[in-house]
Amino acid sequence: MRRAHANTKLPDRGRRERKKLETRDRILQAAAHLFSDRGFDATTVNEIAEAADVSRATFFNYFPEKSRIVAELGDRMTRDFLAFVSDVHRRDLPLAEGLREAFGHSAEALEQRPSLSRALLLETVARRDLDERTSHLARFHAGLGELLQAASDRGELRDDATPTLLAQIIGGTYVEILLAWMTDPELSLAERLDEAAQFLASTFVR
Amino acid sequence: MRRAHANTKLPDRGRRERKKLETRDRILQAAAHLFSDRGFDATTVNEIAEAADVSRATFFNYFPEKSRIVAELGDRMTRDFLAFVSDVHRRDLPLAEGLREAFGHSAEALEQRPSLSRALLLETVARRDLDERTSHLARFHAGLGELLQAASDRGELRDDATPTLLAQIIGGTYVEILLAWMTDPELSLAERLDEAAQFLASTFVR
DNA sequence: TCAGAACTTGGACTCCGGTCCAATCTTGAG
DNA sequence: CTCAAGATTGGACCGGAGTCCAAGTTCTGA
Repeated sequence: MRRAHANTKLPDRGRRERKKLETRDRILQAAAHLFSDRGFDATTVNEIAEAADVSRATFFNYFPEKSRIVAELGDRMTRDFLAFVSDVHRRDLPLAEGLREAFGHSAEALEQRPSLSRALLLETVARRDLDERTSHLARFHAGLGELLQAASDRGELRDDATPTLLAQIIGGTYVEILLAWMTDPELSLAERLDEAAQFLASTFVR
Repeated sequence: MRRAHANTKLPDRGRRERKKLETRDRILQAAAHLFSDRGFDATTVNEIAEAADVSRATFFNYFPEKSRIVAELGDRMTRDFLAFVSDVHRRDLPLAEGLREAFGHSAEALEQRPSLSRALLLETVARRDLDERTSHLARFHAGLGELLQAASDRGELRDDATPTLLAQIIGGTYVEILLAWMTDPELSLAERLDEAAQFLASTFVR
């Protein structure tokens, strides 16, 4: 069965497009493994290309800079987090619950693949490129903003705190705990985050 | 008048030592200016050496890596901050006052030389090198810890929060506000920090 | 089936951070 | 004044990121 002769441009040109996605993904996965083994700096583009079974030139075709890879991986994490937050939001939980669930979800994802997470966090949370860092941050904050706005609409919050400040407090604390976990993977990320979520929520509620 | 013929080794061997310090400082200053103009990555070691009027080789004599410069500059900022905190501590102010003063002092220092501060913050607060990032963090937290401990001793704090968590909340919020300021230098750092300090202190007090 | 578009590849090239070293200049001390 | 220890220098060298391009391969649409 042939595709209808649409004169509308097909965004998916079949096998071609599919292969591109596959290749892109292979590179990402290969890089993720290498980064989590040896770290970002100690992994060369050649090695990534090798592991993904493409040429160096092709690598740069997909990712104009090595660091774009890590940006993309970080993006995926953030997307996942935001999707979860949206879900929490939809369920209209009290702030305390919502925050705990969101943090808990995040902790779970991070603890699943600690070494990869650590590599990623170093390159996203502690990312040196300011623009990426903040666009990332902005999306994260937007997610938190949803929760806070909802809580505010329900009249849960103290009046003396702006949503912006609250988002900064929550976001900052989150990052700080992640950093602590990175340096001492012994301590349970989930516990720390949960403790923080509870405490924070309790201080914001009127 | 000659120096006594001490067989104890003199740590300061006169002009030699002094010149070294001067050179070190010249390099630091030159780098600071260049970083704040063009950013860290866009500044080459050659340019720094040139501006400091030393050879490339000498540069590497003083700073084995380009990034060590920024670490040192960051260190100086932190030292200054900690000294101030110690002072606050000595005056035994209530937490709210102490925090506001400390944040205020910091804001002042940062806003004095915004472009340099931004360059520095990118490389220290948002530093990619985990070890440096956290040793830095640790000292910062130690400083906050002083304040918190004192407040705790005076019985000012809620009992349900550990000092560690409080330090993480305060530190995280601080960093987050700095980042916001970096992306939008229009907004007043001092105001934001002050607002945050007041709010945070008020939530921690029993 | 086939032409052309889209993708891949190897290889040459530039730039920068970082290392090494032998030659030279500066300084402290007898 | 002398000279050895210490500091500075230029220049050669390496490895990795990123650019460019011409030639080869794979896919699509007709």
